[in-house]
Amino acid sequence: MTTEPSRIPAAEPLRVDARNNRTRIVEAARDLFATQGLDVTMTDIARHSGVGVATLYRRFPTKDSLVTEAFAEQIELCASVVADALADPDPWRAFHTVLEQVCAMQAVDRGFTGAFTSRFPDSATFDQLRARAEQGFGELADRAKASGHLRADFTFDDITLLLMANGGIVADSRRTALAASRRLVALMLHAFRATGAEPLPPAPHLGLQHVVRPPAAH
Amino acid sequence: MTTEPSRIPAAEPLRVDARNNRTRIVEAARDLFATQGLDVTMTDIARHSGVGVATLYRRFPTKDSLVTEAFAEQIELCASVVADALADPDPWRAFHTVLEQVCAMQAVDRGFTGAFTSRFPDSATFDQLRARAEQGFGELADRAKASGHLRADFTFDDITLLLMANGGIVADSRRTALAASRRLVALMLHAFRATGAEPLPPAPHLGLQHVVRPPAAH
DNA sequence: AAACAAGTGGAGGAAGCCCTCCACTTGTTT
DNA sequence: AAACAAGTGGAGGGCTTCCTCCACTTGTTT
Repeated sequence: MTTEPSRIPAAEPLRVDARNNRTRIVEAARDLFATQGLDVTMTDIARHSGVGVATLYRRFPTKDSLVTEAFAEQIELCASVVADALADPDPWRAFHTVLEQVCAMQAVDRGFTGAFTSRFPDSATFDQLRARAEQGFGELADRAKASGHLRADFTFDDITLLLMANGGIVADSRRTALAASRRLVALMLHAFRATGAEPLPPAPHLGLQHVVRPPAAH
Repeated sequence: MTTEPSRIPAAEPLRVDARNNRTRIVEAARDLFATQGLDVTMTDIARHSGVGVATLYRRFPTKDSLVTEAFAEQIELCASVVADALADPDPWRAFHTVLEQVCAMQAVDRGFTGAFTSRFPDSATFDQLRARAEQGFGELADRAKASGHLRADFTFDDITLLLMANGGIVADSRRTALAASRRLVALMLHAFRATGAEPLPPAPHLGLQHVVRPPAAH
């Protein structure tokens, strides 16, 4: 019976200075995670937000919780990209648009992959949104296949494969990383098309949880 | 004027027990690097070789030097794969065989990418072999393009792109990782072929030094 | 404006990493 | 077999990381 319209955070009123600090912390975290990856130290984030570490820890009791909060927007954006695509009447356009957009997000944000693959025991929302995205990907692939645009031997794991591969792209400038990612996606989509395709080696049995870079998080 | 037939290591005679320990260390290191990546601790490597850390450090004054030694075989194998391909009269077969083999090596060994991208200030051999491999890749690509099998808008950076992408593949079993890598390479090679190719987005200007996973090494 | 809960910063604890030191053991040489 | 250099193991130094503690400050309430 909270008065809050959506979201969960409400909880406690929070003093105005505290609220400002919290905002600055999340902004700094997003910035640093995006440009340097999830390995930035808590001290660094604190310094960039102009607060002490204690303040940071008072608001986010663990680094994971900060990561979760920092990427909440991103995963919602992700989910909406999938939702939009599901509303698109053109199956092939929907399919390639989703992959292009998600891969672009991944390429531009160095923390993206790590954030989405590390475990977040506290955040059910996260897992839930991810599961829905996964389901949406499958649906889009099925439609594209049914429409004859996507090769018949395409499997869901090929999406995982592309996301893993795209996660391997790192460059020192965001622009370069994005360009590289775009080219990779274009090449892969070309290969995914149902043109006179020679047979592929059997699809590996993966699952979305494999989109993981072990040393990245934590 | 050493009596040693090839290699460099000779240097000091080394007592037999020490020689055995050294061998065991390198074997353990190779094993652990391959299965767990470059992040395994020196203590771990020492324990797995049945020696104390001091022994390890006496033989390899720094972790980097151990990595270098552990991957010496691999880079030579790499170089010979390139050399073999350069001797192949069929340009397309040479081209795809090289990429398949190198990517397979990378997929099977979790430390591979990190080892080849971190700096090894002491080992000129390493950089030299890498440079030669780079040159060989370029030559093979040129030949494949000249023969009309490789699309005209292919650039050297596309090789880098594939290696980065392939480096993103991680799975908990070696078999799975290899299967995934094989499929990725097959898809990419399909896209590289000179069949009625629609234009690609412009190639990113990379360079082989970008095949890097920042948090991996050291 | 007084009073108090809420908020704050920085020192430092616990753990993990690479690497060093040194008293002890062991292979090798004469 | 005696003597000695070479080799060894494990404690711990220095650093970095995440996170906690507590004396102090500040916004808010009556």
